Amino acid sequence: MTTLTRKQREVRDREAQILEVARNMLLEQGYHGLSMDRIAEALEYSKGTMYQHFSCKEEIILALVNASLTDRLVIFRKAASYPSRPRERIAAVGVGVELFVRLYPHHFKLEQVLRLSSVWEKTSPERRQFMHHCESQCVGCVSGIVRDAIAQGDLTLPEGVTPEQLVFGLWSMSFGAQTILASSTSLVDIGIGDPHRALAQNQARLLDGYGWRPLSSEFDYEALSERIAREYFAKETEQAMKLAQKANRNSA
Amino acid sequence: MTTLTRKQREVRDREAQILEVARNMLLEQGYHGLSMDRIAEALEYSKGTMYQHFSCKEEIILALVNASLTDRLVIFRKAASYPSRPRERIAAVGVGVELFVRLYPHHFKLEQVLRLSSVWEKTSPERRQFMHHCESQCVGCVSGIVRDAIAQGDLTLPEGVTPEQLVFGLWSMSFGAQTILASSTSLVDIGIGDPHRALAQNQARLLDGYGWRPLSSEFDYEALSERIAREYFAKETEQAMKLAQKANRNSA
DNA sequence: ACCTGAACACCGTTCAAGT
DNA sequence: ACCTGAACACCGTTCAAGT
Repeated sequence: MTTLTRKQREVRDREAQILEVARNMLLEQGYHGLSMDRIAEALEYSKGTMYQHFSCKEEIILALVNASLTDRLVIFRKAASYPSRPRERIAAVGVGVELFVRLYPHHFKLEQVLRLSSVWEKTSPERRQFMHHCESQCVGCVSGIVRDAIAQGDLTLPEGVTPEQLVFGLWSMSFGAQTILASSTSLVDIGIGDPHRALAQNQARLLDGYGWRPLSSEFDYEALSERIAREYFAKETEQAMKLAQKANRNSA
Repeated sequence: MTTLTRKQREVRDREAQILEVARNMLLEQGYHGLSMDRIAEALEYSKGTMYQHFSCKEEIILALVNASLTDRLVIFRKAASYPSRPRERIAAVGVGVELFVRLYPHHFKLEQVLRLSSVWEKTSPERRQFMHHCESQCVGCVSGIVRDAIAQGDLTLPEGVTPEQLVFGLWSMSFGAQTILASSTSLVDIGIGDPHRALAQNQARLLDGYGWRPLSSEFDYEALSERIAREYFAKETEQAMKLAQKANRNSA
């Protein structure tokens, strides 16, 4: 009979179960702690059954990344729709990224693993394509804002510079900062007390460097970002707060 | 007697042999291709002997990172000593980083692996400290240039912004761009034809955003960077060219 | 048709036995 | 004192045998 109830559980989406267990394992024990053996054990499935859902371990990792990227795209689209001047919409994207990082603390760890060539090369073209789709949609969101700014006269790009290059600048800075932040090297040592704030300010200075108006000297983007988080992303901010409280309780 | 000649080889620094084999394995076959078994086999040592030099696999990775970071520090120091105005010295650091990436193509792959928490946590405090020393020296090189710029009046940082925060901006953008570049996701897809050039321009715009003079609109930093590579870093540039030719021959 | 778990080929790491 | 390789506990993956 215990077999029966277990079978009933199995019927309900097993794939989601596998992904959830895998996500928690990665979050709590890192890449080395994530193993097919232990996922199967935790879910009381045989190892063989895992391979009916995912052809290899790396596919699970990519599936998890795709799941969070899908949610990230929703956030990006909402941010890009913030009804204001283009540079304020970019600030909204920045707020969105920070919320995403706080809501999906496992995502950057997963992306680090996925970017190892030996992991990436084992993934299937189908899932890779889905990931590229999400990524190019996110880039498209932001480059769309850049184009709007140009159309409205807030920004004039120098000859030879494409909107995508500017997006690459924002992306690489954000990605680099988040990766440095997620990995163990302490930033406090070298004198960065509030890395999120430092990132936001550096991003703003990059846009200033391209002459995107209103410049950060003409407008208080820090206050705007706080307002966007509190009002426009109220639901997401509240969720992030709850998650932080739970994490605090666990560590205490 | 064959045993004797092998022993003679063993006497000469075995540690360096292990590191060289490991570096090539990682470069050619990725993280999954790097194993204690295969290093021992390639060098005709027993597995046990490996553990007299390195207490675990992760220590080899960190030792490799420390070796390339040591060389990177030499490049940073040379770049920071470029006899010119501070912003031109920053450009020299940019050239240095690009040369480093080309001369040590394995470094960013290694750093990606090392930043996985499950890898980092297994490393020894001694080697970690060495790595932190190299990193903070590199940061110190660049923040020293920032301070010189402030002292000479080329740059005025806004209140509450430290030189380290600016360095963090350059660092995160560079690190993010290199990591995105080193991993498989194609940048060409999203319209970045020459990522190194895009990075250099974005870095320049970040400095422009902080008002660091001469601005990129007032000075041709691209031409300067080419000259620095050709003249100031002549030896390193030549080495990088040779390496690129060898890589081309291997792939052809 | 689906699930199982033994089996295989590999890992990293240890350590008793050799020299 | 140093080196060896068998042994151990774990991997990811496969597949013949069951239901």
